[in-house]
Amino acid sequence: MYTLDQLVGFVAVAEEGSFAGAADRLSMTQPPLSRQVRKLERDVGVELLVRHHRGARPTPAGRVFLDEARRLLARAESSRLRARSVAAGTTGTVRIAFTAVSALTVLGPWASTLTEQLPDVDLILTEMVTGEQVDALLAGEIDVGLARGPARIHPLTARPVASESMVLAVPNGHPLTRLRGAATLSDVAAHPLVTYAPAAARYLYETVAAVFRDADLTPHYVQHVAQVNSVLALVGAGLGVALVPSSVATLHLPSVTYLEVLDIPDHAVQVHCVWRSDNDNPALARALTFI
Amino acid sequence: MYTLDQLVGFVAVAEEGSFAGAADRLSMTQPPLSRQVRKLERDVGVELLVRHHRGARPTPAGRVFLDEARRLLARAESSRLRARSVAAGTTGTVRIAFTAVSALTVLGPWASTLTEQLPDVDLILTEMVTGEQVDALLAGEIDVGLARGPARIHPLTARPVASESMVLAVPNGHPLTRLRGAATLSDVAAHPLVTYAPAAARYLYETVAAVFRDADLTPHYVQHVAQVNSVLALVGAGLGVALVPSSVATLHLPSVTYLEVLDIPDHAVQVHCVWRSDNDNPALARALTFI
DNA sequence: ATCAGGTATGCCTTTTGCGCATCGAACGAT
DNA sequence: ATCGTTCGATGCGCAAAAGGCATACCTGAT
Repeated sequence: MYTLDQLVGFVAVAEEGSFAGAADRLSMTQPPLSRQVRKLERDVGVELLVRHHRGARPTPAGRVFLDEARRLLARAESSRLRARSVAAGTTGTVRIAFTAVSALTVLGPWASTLTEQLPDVDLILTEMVTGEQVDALLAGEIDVGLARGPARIHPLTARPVASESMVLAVPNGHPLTRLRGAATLSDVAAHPLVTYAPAAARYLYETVAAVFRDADLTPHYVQHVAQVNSVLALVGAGLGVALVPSSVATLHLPSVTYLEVLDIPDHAVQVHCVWRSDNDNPALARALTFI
Repeated sequence: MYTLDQLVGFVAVAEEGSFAGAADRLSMTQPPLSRQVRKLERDVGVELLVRHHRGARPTPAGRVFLDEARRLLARAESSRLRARSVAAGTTGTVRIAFTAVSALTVLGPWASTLTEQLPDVDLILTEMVTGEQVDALLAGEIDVGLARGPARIHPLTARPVASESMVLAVPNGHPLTRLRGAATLSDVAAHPLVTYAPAAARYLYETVAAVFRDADLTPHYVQHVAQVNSVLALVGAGLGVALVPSSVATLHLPSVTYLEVLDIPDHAVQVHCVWRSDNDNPALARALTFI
């Protein structure tokens, strides 16, 4: 197999039109350059240059090979740059999993920051509930998850990235609206409660359950719905009230009013960013600096 | 600049998953392979493999670089084959010039043989009169010409490739048809003669002129036409008779009859293949073996 | 015929690369 | 917890390769 240095030498001779001139350009003397090119010719098995007393000119095969050599050298150089870029994390892929809640809060701003700051990093976004995210992280199928945390399983590291309280969504004209925008959990427990499906929206389901359990209250569940949007629709239709993350209150529906709940914990809904500490994806490390 | 051998080593390690295994595959020992790969990493400026107690696995940058390396090696190999093919004349380009006469006789069979036998050789065909062909050959603009020859200018070599006589084209019912298919030059000189334009069909013009000059006859020229087809059309229209190369007689026009001319030289029309003896295009050398 | 400009060759030195022997690290088995 | 096994890394010596210098050789121009 020939050497890239031999290609450099050959290209220089072909471009300069002489061995002596090319040797000068390459900061070397002419004899080793001659030997270099001859070695290349022996390897390729073809005479690439015709030498005459006044320089050297490429043969037809040499002209074709010159083209190939230039392309090869350019490619060799760009492959180095590309590898460096991947190592620096400015090129590559980050596979991100997110939950319904995180999609509303941290995912959007983060993803738009990433596409702006790391334009050559591809993002693969998949919605998963927390448990699925943990499995996928351990299996190496995703690089990072936005989930309830912190997961305490060994190779996983978690960092809180957002927390918010919950507010009460009620239909317009509901009796609780008379409380002037502030209710308590016992008020909530007195009414039918639309809540989340344990499977598809497990985090919110468990968060709501925990809130009432801690307050020693037993709400009256009337529905289990997967999507936050669906919850609001049912509330608007008058089927009950619902606790939703505060960020959801930014969605204004004509038939739904939001009330503060006084005795709900401030950071009831938390989003953690979870990844494997032994993940060697440099694009992940880079992406984590933007969250 | 790194070495293609280093790439081979790196690819082998990445594929085998271990330095020792790769060294075995490459028929070398493990220490120099380790050093090879490390040198490559130092050159690229990136850690390509993570070594652990049970082999080595590529980093994300290493996976990307592995792809590049494989492509690079494949390209390096194919560039050798390509150069060899060009040198052997089975790949490349042959620029062929031809005259109107040669187009009817040798060009067609030769070109079809070439496209069949040398499918990777591109043919560039250009119609030129003999003088233009000589200029183009000397200027290096074409590789070979099919022309009247032989040219005696120094770097040019010529080889006769076809010769033919001329026949007389007359309109149907012309008085000369009563001669039962055989006329003489003096018969021809007694009738208006459609002949060739000296500029665009110089060879045939001069050939016809020479035929009559040698016979001490002065024909009555009535037209100077560039194309053989046009000559036949004018003959068919009754404007005169014409001498055309025998091969033209294969074109049957409803209103034209061909007569043999008894005292016309057998090899009046000759086609030579002309090229520069110092032309180093291997595809030309190859192509010349098929004419 | 000689000269000039460029390439090939001989010879020496330096550098590079390989192989052998060995060390060190890290898991698995006991 | 310790030992053993299995990797990769390292030190060393030798051989091959590559570079530089001096020079021979070739060929068109003067």
